[in-house]
Amino acid sequence: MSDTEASPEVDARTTHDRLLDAALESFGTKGYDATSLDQLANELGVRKQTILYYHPSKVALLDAVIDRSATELTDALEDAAARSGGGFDRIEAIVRSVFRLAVRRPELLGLLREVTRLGPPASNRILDVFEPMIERATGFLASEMDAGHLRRCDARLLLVSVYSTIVGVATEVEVLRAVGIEPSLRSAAQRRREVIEFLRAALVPD
Amino acid sequence: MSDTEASPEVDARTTHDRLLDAALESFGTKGYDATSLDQLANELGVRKQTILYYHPSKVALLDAVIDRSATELTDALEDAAARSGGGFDRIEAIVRSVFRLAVRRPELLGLLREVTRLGPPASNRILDVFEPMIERATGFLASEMDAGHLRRCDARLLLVSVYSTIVGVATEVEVLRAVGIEPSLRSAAQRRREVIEFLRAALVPD
DNA sequence: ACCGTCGTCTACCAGATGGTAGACACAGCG
DNA sequence: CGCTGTGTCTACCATCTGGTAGACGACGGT
Repeated sequence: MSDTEASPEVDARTTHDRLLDAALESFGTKGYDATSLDQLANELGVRKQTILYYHPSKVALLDAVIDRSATELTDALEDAAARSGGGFDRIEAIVRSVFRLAVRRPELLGLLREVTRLGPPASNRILDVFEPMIERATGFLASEMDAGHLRRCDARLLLVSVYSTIVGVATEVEVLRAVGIEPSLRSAAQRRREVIEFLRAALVPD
Repeated sequence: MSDTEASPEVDARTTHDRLLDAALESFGTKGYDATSLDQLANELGVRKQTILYYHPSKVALLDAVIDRSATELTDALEDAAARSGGGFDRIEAIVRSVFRLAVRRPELLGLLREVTRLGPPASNRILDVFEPMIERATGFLASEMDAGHLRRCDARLLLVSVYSTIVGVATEVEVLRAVGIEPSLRSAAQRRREVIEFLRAALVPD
C-alpha cells in the first residue's frame, strides 16, 4: 500500500494495461477470431509469452477485456442516467453518452457487438455486469409509461428496439457508407440529433 | 439445354448448391473467420479440395455466397415493396418480410451483418447489388415526406435508423436473451408487432 | 476404342496459431 | 550473500489453416 510497495505494481500495471488496451482495440474492431496473440504481442513490442504470463489463454484475455469494458460501459451509462432528469430527458442523455462513446471509444461499442455475436460464454460474462442496469432500465421505462410520459408498450421490447437503433446508427459504419454518409464528427452530431428526434417521435405520446 | 444435357449439370449443381448453402449457413452464423474449409468439407461429406475445385479460394467462396444471398435478399424486399401500397403500409410490408426472413432464413440476415462487419471488399460487393434498392428506398421516403405521409427528416439517416431497428430486433438473439426473451415463433410475432407500432409512432405524423 | 472434361480424391506443404517448458535478469529481503 | 518472486525472454510443439500438384475414375462424344 506504501509508495515503495506500489511502484513495482505501477510498472507492472503499465505493461498489463497496454496489453488490455491493445486487446480491446483489436477484439473490438477486427474481432476475436481475427486477432492473434502473436500480432497483438508485436504491436506491444513484446513476445507472445508475456501476454500468456498475464492471462493464461486467449479466452482468459478476452474475459479480462470484457470485464474491464463492461464496467466502463455501465459506468458511463449509469453516470449519464444519474445526471439526467426523468422522462424522455433521460433517454436523450443516454443517447448522447452512447454517441460520445462511439466517437471517443469506438472499440468499446465494437466489443459489445462482438461479444453478443460470439454468444455464450462470452455474452453471459458481459450480461452478468449489465443485468442490474437492464433491470433498472426496464423498470424506468415501465414507470414512465405508467406516469404517461412515454407511450405504452412492452418495456423489454422497447429497450431492445432503442438499443438496436442507437447502437446501429452510432456504429454501423458500412451501413452509413451504403447510404452515402462518410463518418465524421459533424455527421455523428447530425446522426445524434436525428436519432434523438426519431426516438422522441416514437416514444413521447401526444 | 436438352434433358440429357441438363442432367449432369443437375448433378453438379446439387453438390455445388449444397456447398453454397453450407457456406452461407456457416458464414452467416459462426462468421467468416470462424469457418474453416476443412470443417465445411466435413459437413458436406467431401474433401476440402472439392470446395476449392468450385471456388479457387476462401474469399472467392465468400464472394459467391454474397452474390447469391444479396440477390435473394433484394428479391424478397423488392417483392414485399411491390405487393404493398404506399405510405407506412409499404414500410410495414418490409418489416414483415424481414421478420419472415429472420424466422425462415436467419443465415441470410446473419451474413448481411457479417459482411458489413468485415468491411470492404466484401461490403462493397454486397453494396453493388443493394445500391439501386437503397436509392429507391430513400427516394420513396423523401417523396412520402413531401406528400405528408411521413414525418419530415433526413431520408438517408431515417433509412439507417429503420434498418438498425428492424434488423436488430429481428436478429440480435443475445440482446433478446439479455432482457429475458427466449427466441420463438410466438416471441418473433410479438416483436414484429411491437416494432411495427414503434416505427408507426416514429414515422407517421399527427 | 480413344480422348477430354468433370468431379473427386490422396498426398503434401508452408505458414500461422494457441500453448508449454524452461532459462535468465533483476529486484527486495533475510 | 543467497533465496524467492516477478516479468520477460528463447526454444519448441502439435494442430490447424488455406492452398498446390497431380492421380484416378466416370462418362459422353467422335
